[in-house]
Formats: sequence, C-alpha cells, structure tokens
Amino acid sequence: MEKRHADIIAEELEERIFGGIYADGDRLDEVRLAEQFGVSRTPLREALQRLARSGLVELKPRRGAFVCQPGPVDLIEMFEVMAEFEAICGRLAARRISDAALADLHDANDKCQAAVQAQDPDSYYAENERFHKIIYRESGNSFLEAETSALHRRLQPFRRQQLRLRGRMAQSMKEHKDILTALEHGVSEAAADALRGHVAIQGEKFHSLMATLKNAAE
Amino acid sequence: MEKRHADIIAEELEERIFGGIYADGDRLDEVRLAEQFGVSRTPLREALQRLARSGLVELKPRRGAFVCQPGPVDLIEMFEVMAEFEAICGRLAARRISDAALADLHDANDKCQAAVQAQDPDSYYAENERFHKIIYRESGNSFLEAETSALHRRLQPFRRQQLRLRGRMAQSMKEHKDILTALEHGVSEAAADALRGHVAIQGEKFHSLMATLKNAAE
DNA sequence: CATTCAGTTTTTGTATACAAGAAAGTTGAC
DNA sequence: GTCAACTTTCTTGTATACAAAAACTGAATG
Repeated sequence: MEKRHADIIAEELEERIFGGIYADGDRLDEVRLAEQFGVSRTPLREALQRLARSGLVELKPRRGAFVCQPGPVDLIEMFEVMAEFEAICGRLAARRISDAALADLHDANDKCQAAVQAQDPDSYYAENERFHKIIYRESGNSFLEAETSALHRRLQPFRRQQLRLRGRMAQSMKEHKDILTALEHGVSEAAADALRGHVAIQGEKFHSLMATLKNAAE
Repeated sequence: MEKRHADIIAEELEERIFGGIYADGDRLDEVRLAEQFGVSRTPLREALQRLARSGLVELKPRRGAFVCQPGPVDLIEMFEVMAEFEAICGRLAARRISDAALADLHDANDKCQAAVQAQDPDSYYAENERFHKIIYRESGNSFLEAETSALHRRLQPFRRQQLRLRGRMAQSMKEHKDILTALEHGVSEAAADALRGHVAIQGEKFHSLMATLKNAAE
C-alpha cells in the first residue's frame, strides 16, 4: 500500500508532538516545515488538518496551526476515561472471551511476570500492552476496541513515565491476577472493577507525579 | 469567527452522508463536487480528509474517496458503546452533579413529558437531547463529554427512526424517571445501569449472534 | 509615553498547473 | 470470439501562483 506524503508527514509530526519536541502553543510554520520535509505546502496542510481532527493541534482560521499539548487537567480527565473504557472492555470480555484468548492472556501475563523478575521494563511494557490489547479485542466490539486503542495510544507517552515508579510493576502484576481470574470466571462486574482500578491508579500516580514535578519547578 | 470554505463543505457533505443522499460505497468525485460547490479541488480535498478522519469516508490512495455508511454490525457496536458512554457519564454525574443542573434536568424532563402528551416528536426529541447533554456535562469530565457528544451526533439519524416505534416515548419517560432519581440520590451504579439500559437498543443475545456471524465470515 | 493609523510584510486560503498512477478503451494475435 | 498488451483518458497527488487577511513597522499625534 502506497503511502502519501501527507500520511508520512502527519505521522512524523504526531511523533514530534507526542515526543515533546514542540511545546504547547507553538506555531507550526507551514513553509518552514514544508521545506524541512522537502515537499510543498499542500501535503503539509493536509497533514495539519488531520492532526487537528485528532486534537493534537488547533487550527485557528487565518492564523495558523498551534500545537495543543494536553494540560494536567486534560490528562487527568483522559486517564479517567481510559479507566472507564478498559472497564467496559473487561465487562464485555468477561462474557465473550474465548478459551484461546484466555490462554493468550495467561501467556502475556507470564511473560510480564518474567520481565518483572528480569528487571526488564521494556519487555514488561510490551507484554503488558499485549495483555490489554487482548482484552480490548475480546470485548467483541471492534468499534470499542478502536476507540480504546486510540486513547491508549494517545496516553502512551504519559503512561510510560510512571512505570518507573518504585514497586509499580509488582503491584500491577497483582492487579493483572485479579483481572485474569474475573475474566476466567466470567464475572463481568468484577472484571470491570478490577480493570478500572488498575488503570485509574495510573491516573492517580500521574496526578502525584505532576504534583511533585510542579513543586520541584517552584 | 470566519469559516473557511473547507469547513462549510465538510459540514455539507457530512449532512449529505448522514441524510442518506449518498449510499455506502459511492465514490465522491472531486472535480464534480468542486464545481458543484463552486470552489477548486483544494478546499474540497481538505474537507474529504476531515471526513476520512471521522470515519465517514474511506480514502483509498490514488483511487478516491468512498463513503462509508455503517452497516448493521457497526451500528449495533456503536450503540453498545453509546450505552456504555452514557452509563459512565451517569456514574460520574451521580457524584458530581450540581443542584442547578438537577433543576435543569427536571425542567427538560417535564418538557419531555409535555411533548409526549402533545404527541410532538420533534419537541420530545429536542428536550430529550437536552436531558442527555446535561448529564454528559455534569460528568465533570469535558473530555468524556466531548467523546460522548461526538458519538451521539454520529448516531443521531439512526436514533431518530427508533423514536417512531410505538410506545417508545412513554417507555422512555419511565426510564428518565429512574435516571433522575438515581442522580438525585447520588447512587452511581443505579444511574449507570439506568442510563445503559435506556440507551441500549438491542439485546445482548442479538449482539453476540451478530458477532459470531462476523467472526464466522472472516 | 502610549496610541493610532498607514504602509509594508508575512502568512494563510484558494486556484490553477503539472506529473504520476489507475481505469478504460483499442488493437492485434491466437 | 477471447484474451492480452498497449495506448488513451481520467483521476488523484503535488507543486506553484495568486489574493486576501492578519501581523508588523514606524512615524505622527494626543
């Protein structure tokens, strides 16, 4: 499948915004970016339109494109919604999950455990993501799966930081255990609650992380 | 706030797709639409990009834009997610709703009741929408509010037909009552359950039937 | 010293022009 | 008559050109 320039540019800009290359409120100059990418303004503008739809930049008419980094309040709200999304996936998956998927979940969880013992955050991160994606999929609702994956992706850079907190991985493994047993026994509400709590904790941790950062900055 | 041509065209095309002017799979010819709107291809292409981001058209590279009407399975999935979104709003709103908003809810509900007695579906529709939007807002999470409103809007044309079902409005009023009391007493789970049930249109069995059909087809 | 207003400059929004790829139509061989 | 390769036409993707609106400059004025 041939990719258009606009696609590549949109992805690259998305990476940069997620990666923090651009600060909140920065103006994205069309001509400068265009010559930087070696293309004309046309595909670049298409890319900006796309980013605007995703909420990564604000497109002020006749003014230009300004990057929209989510503030602390936005992030807390998004984490709250993420927790609820995962809870929904869990509630539905508890009723619909297949045996094969349950086996996959066990496998992902075992590899998570191994990563914890090996002190390997990257591997833990990958397997943890697989664990959650399986649950999204087993919700049996591809629309929900897409929405949840999209928000997951958007929160990815912020989630990653807080994995470094001491003891988080061990605690997370306990929560995975609860999720797994709830799914195995098909107890919808337990699965939903376990997943909501599992993700909401990340949001709260993030909250305190922000607070410490803010205090440190003062 | 000055609107760009691309904005107007995107809205108009969105209306047409929602309104069923274009059937699923129709190709949207750039040059024909451009001369139809009296503009060049540039703003029209921007509009198509936006519609693609919203999932209303598929943009096949070097092939053109094709409208993507959701099929029955998609609709069931989206309605299921809508029900869960509303449930989330309800759960959060039960804990966060203000007295003023509660009064507004009562007002909207009263006007709904009046519309039912007056056999006025349009008025009912408008007040019903206000009722729900208040709950979205009182979730206290503007990100959730935006996501829920977006999905609500996308499902609007399909929801409307449903209202014509005999006795639906009366039943709906009963459910509103339950939602209202749950919110008033701050009982999160009751509010969530009431809203989920209120919005869910199809039974679980039908959904899983469709899901298995879809999986079998792959 | 702040302010306002005219002129300049920059930048966006749109139109047009051009190039490359895909669909369609044609010709020729079997 | 059918199928395949070639050519033609059409459509998309990209570049460039132009017009209008916003930002900037700077001097004149209260």
